[in-house]
Amino acid sequence: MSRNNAGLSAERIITEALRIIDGQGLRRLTMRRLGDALEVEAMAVYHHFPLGKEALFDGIVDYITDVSRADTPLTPGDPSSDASDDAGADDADDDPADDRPWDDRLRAWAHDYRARLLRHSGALPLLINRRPDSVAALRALDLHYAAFTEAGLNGPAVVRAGAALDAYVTGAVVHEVRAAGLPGPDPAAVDGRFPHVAALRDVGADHERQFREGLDTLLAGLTGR
Amino acid sequence: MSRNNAGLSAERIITEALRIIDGQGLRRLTMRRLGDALEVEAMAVYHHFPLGKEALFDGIVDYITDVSRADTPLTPGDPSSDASDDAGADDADDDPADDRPWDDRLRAWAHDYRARLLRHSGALPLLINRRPDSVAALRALDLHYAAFTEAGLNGPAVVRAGAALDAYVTGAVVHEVRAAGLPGPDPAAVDGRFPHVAALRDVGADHERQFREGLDTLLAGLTGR
DNA sequence: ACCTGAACACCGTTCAAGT
DNA sequence: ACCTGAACACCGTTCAAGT
Repeated sequence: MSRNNAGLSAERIITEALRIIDGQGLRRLTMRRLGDALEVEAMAVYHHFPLGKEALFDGIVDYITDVSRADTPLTPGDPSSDASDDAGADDADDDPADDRPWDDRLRAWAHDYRARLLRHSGALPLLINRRPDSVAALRALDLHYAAFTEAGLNGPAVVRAGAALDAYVTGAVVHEVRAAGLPGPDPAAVDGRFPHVAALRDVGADHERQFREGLDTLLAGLTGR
Repeated sequence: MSRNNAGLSAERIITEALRIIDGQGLRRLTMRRLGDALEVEAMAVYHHFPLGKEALFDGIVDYITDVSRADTPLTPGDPSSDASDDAGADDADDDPADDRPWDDRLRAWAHDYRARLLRHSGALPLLINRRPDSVAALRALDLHYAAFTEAGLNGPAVVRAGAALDAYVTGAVVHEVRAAGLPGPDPAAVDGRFPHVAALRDVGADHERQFREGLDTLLAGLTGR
């Protein structure tokens, strides 16, 4: 057995990095730990990401952003090193020329994207200060612009609508993730000072449903009602 | 001159940490660098934040979240060590019982909060996975719930409206910060593949105006129209 | 081309010690 | 109570070397 040529690839590295983020959190994603998980020396990663960890982060964000790529949820039992997923990667359906109405296309994107952000919510901090100029991001933006144009909007209104849609999904996910910790016993300080919060403390929230309804309202509001 | 008792305080530490974040970025905020900026040994910070850097991050997020506290923009010229801001800190106006109509109160909060997030956009990644259960966050939530109740909403609708408002501001800011890098020469890959993006590439965006209009639309949509 | 192993500068945090 | 200084385990990254 040669100790070289461990079958590393950018795809496999990103997938493993995401598994660590999902399972242990972003702070625990370390080049050395990532190497261990890939059964390789940490420095081997630099051969596929010469610009280092920041470039790896870019790759991770791209991976999550790319709705055309199948996403791997956190697998509890790990079949590990037996790499049966070698060829896989850029099978992007090759654009089957989606013929659904514009609003269905936008809804489908929004729900897919939300699901991916929630599944990898530990990577959310990475998303924030990375510019959305990857191919995956541009593909999504083009999809949005095409749909809103089809809906009858003109130039600046299309751009505004695209911005609003992106902001909506991101904002909803961030809110949901932040609130996720709260249902516990008590926010500690709900004494007499915050009566309205105390009164509404046990009102459950159906995030899924709220997202869907909010999205419908937004789309209606953006394209004349 | 005693080298002890350097006049350190949680407030001063947080302020200095924010200055580093705003000026150099979150990654450059280091306990040692923070110590240097405070003209103190790095380990002195641990006396005010015994739980370490994570607790400091909590403090930073609280500071930004607390709209009732005056915010310090990034000062170019630095009057430095001459601490003339000793007493300052928890002067929160002591609740002057805001008597403006509910929507004006919400608009004021939203614009203030947005401005703070934009001013300290480098700290946005910290906001994301911290639970909004600080006193400052609960005060804001109580303000929202009170306003929406005054607007005529009932139980679950109030909670939904509060969630939507928070998500809106966060989402808008994150979108704006992400897009901030883009107006440059070219997103690199606007060849023939993304015709709609290419066509709308030079449509400028007035974020301030768009935020205001979107907020108005949201408030109208949330409270019967 | 792909990976290893030692090395370097730096990091968060602990702890005993000073005043 | 408040801060220092040395120490420890760990980190990202470089570089020469192996195959």
